[in-house]
Amino acid sequence: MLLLRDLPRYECLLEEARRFPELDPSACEVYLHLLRAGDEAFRSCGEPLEAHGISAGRFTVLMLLLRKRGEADSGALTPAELADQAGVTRATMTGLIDTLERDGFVRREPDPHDRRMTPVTLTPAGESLLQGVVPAYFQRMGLLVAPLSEAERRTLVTLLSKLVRGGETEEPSIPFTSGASPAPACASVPLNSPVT
Amino acid sequence: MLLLRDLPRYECLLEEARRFPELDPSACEVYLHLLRAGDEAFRSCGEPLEAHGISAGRFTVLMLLLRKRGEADSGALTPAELADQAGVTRATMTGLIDTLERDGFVRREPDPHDRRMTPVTLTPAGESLLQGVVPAYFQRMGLLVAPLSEAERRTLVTLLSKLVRGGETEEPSIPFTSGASPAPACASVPLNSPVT
DNA sequence: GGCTGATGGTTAGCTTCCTAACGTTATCGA
DNA sequence: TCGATAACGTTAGGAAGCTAACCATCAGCC
Repeated sequence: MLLLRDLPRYECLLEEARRFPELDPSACEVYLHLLRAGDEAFRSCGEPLEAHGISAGRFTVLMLLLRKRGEADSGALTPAELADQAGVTRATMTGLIDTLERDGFVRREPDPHDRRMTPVTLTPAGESLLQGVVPAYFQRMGLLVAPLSEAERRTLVTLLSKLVRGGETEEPSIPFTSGASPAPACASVPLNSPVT
Repeated sequence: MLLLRDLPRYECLLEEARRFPELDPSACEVYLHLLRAGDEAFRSCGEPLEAHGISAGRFTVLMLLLRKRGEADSGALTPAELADQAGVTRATMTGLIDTLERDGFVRREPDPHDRRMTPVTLTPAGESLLQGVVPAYFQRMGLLVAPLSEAERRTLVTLLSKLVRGGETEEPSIPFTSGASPAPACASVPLNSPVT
């Protein structure tokens, strides 16, 4: 991901707008701030991971397997499931699993019932790696958001949701209302990934 | 950049928090929404670029050169200047310029005064490429931010700035106040880049 | 004037993502 | 039952980042 080092000031945007009539200065300012903040957040929370010699992609895989272990007996996920939940292609997941298996953090064992599949499980080494990394990861996340009050956090989440939904006018999201959860399938463990 | 397909619900975060005491649910929710929105924005605005067969990195270089042309006679920037302003390393910039020159969008011509340098300029082909791409790019940007009112945009920018500044408590930023601009060196043309 | 150091650009090698194509295995319909 | 279809995982090749190392050139200091 590449990002301009310094964000343009509003006055500069106005100046550019004269040259490009399609440019909406306030939209552009939102866009640039969004990208910068996303990049900053991703980079910041990625640091503790890098310090332990693990990339964001590998961390995602390990976390998904850890969560699965808490749910099911086998604790296994197929590469296709992992790719789908992590948001990468199956080809990319093959590469991630390759290196994780080489380093001893996960294990592939063929499925006896369907020989097309090769479920993946977390090894003790992988689990102990997570034990060491996860606290620092979440602490960094808390530090990042620390400047915002709870009310500001709610506002920010609402605005970001509105942006992503693209004005579809669905349910107003009402996050942070713990009562009366519809409790459908929960998406997942908090993971990462960059703007980029 | 890889991102979980579906963001976790707040209730799920609370559940995860029980397993990881370091997890601050509201911080985590902000983090995930931020990454998702940044990714969405980058991807969305990148589409018009890809449609014209140009990547975000190359677009950045061309825009920087276009802006320079509007400022100085030569309209040239050195690879080091380009790398600095685009936020990539000089090695990466070498690769970008290589392909852009191969495709005829920029030209390298040695500096007669300092033979270490090889300033880069935009060719007519590069300029006409931009003519075709830029309107769609800015239109998409406007569409992305369309769901937000002007007041909401101000709020969002303020909150994102607060996050990035890390609570340094500098000037409250007051964007969108067009009067009395300090008018220092303007940063640049709006460009892109992902969370990633 | 000739080292020393700083600067500019490139190269080489690595990572992580992608798409496209492939071989294997399961499933389902005629 | 057997051929078509679909799904799983992998491989091959390419794009765009990065760091580290490398020469060429300039500037400054004895």
